[in-house]
Amino acid sequence: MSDRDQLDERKVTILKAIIKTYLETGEPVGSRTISKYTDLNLSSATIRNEMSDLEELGYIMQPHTSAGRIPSDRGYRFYVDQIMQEKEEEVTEIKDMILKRVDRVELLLKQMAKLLAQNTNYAAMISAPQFHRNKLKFIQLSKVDEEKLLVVIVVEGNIIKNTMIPIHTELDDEGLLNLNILLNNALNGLTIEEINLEVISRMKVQAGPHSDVVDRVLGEVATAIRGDDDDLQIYTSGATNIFKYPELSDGERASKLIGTLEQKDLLQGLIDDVNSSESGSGIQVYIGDEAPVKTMKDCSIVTANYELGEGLRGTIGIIGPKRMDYEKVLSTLRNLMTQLDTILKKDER
Amino acid sequence: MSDRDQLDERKVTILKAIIKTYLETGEPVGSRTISKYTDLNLSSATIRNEMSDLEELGYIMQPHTSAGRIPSDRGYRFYVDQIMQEKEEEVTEIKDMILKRVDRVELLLKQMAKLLAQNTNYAAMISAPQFHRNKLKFIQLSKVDEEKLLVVIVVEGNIIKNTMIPIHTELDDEGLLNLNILLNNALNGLTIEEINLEVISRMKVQAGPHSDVVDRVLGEVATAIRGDDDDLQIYTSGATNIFKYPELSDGERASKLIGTLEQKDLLQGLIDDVNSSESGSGIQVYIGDEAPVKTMKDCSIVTANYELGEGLRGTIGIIGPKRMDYEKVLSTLRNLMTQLDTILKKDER
DNA sequence: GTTAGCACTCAACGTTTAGGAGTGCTAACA
DNA sequence: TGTTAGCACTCCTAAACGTTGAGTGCTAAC
Repeated sequence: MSDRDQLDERKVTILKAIIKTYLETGEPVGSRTISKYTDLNLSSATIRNEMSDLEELGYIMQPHTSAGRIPSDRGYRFYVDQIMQEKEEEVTEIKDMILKRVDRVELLLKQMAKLLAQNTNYAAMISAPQFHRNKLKFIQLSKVDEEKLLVVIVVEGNIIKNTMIPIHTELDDEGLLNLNILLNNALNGLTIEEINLEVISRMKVQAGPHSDVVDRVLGEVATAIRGDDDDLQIYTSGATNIFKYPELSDGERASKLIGTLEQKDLLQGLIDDVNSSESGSGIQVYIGDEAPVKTMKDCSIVTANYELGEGLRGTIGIIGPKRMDYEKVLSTLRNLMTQLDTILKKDER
Repeated sequence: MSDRDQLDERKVTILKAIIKTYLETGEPVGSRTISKYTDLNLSSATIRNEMSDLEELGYIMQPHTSAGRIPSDRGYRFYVDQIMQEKEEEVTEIKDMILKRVDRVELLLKQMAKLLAQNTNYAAMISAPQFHRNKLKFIQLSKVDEEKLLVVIVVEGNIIKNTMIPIHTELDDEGLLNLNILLNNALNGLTIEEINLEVISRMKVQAGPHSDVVDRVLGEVATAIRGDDDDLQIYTSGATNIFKYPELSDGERASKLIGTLEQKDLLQGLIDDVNSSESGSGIQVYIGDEAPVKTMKDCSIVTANYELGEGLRGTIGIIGPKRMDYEKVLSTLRNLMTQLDTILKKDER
């Protein structure tokens, strides 16, 4: 039975009014308030009856007898799915930011997180792109000193990774040059899946005595791309914004929440979940217990996936109280995504 | 007039007892407690007289009449300077961490911050090394595609910086090779100060048509070294530890503190101060108002400078309540520094 | 179906009360 | 002269109490 079946138009109006006022004030909403706030011209008594029904149906609840009503998780869900309509929310400044430095992704991400946190007054998180089906663009080996080789790996979207690997066998400049050419010829333009055993063994044969270097480099390419070197690239900003919302800012809760934001590995679960359940528009809303992170059960989380290049995906998330301004957050995120999209499309070649 | 002149031995004993108990309990210390805690065999009344004196001298104070005494900033200062003696505090795990990956500094730093926070139960911060008098080790230009040049700059201590610069003039592989040789010949082994106008103009002449590239590269070298691309590399950890100390964990204070930890640019002031006032042992203690960051006036901060290579310095800081366990923190830091030192010395060549 | 009316509930807040920890001071003591 | 016992006093804390007001549920009348 769908929500619409349970609720007649009047109930929807009232529910809407309750949620809207609660979003604004953060205080339980009473029947008298609704009676005045709506243009239904109903007495508070009638509203009370309706509210009683709505409570029975699970859309609203009372913090205690003789208090007004507040939305339940289900109420919020209904609001987000059925009632709400997005505003037009512009995120300016983004264009400047991006145009300035497409070449330093992690800086861009940090700034974007900050911007989002400031714009929304909630906490923001953003994960660095995970490059699954992503093409290798360029590899460069350089001899830094007699014993160390610098490996620079550039992936589509201009993500750069460096690592040092030790040199075991003799390696002169010419050999290095050949190795560079070999690696680039063999690997450039390939996705991680396309670097299969065939490609690898062919390379090793060609590399001759330096096949161990090839091995190491491939290892680095793999870890670099899988990104599983316990360096979870997740940036957060505006954690302290949660202090603006009394329902989250008592010691216990605040500590746990901020702790979660700090300890990025917990956020990874969230990101994985987003990626696995992949909704149509790419924007997803988690309300209360719906969130895959238990410490955030008193929060709502809005996530969006962004895409830098082909298969180069990351996740943005806004974390705030359940009574967050969903309209604003959703449209801010949507705006950000389209801006990102158009700008990055232009930048592609 | 020095502290020692003002305080006879008995006063010192009492002051010491007061501070020690307060550090442990966090509660104002009464005269009776001291009378029992010390082996002075004095009645509480006598202690009271002494305490009254100590208060007049500014070493302790009362939160309100008819409460026990708590140390004043001056009292803490006296404790840190004169009374305290460091424990032996081992930070294990560090060796493993460092040996594993000297090549990825920022990861190392993040982990070190985390380790410190966990070991001490306070908040930890750590700034990436600022490379002033530091030698350039290696430069590599590579053509990523037709319009972009990848610049990789390696500095002593294996700090790696990448940037992309656009290509304006025609540049074939041979030209690129020559440019690479030119840059490395001219710049390798030089400190930032040594790259003066003479060096620069000589290079430009040799670079001929590609002097614009040289220009850009030098610019990148400069910003990379100065590190003033608004990417302040300061890592923090354990911010939520402050919730363990009631005197810091009320909404207002906690919010400001965590905000400061999050907004790294405020911490920069602290680091600058540390570097400018450079104490002998390299470890410094800021108590309350002494801290150059106003938002931390209710805290104490213990900082230490670490050194990776020649002139490659960074700062570590522990932020906690004024009643922090100075002995533990100081010795933990000192232990960390010596460990770092010996391990890195070994790694040097 | 709607509404006025009324008794009832309960969090929030201010006041009061009692208790206790700790002080400062005085006077006596060694 | 330094030390100590004794005592009145202060002030925080926590519990107990009363008051207020917002809001409800229910009933009866429209």
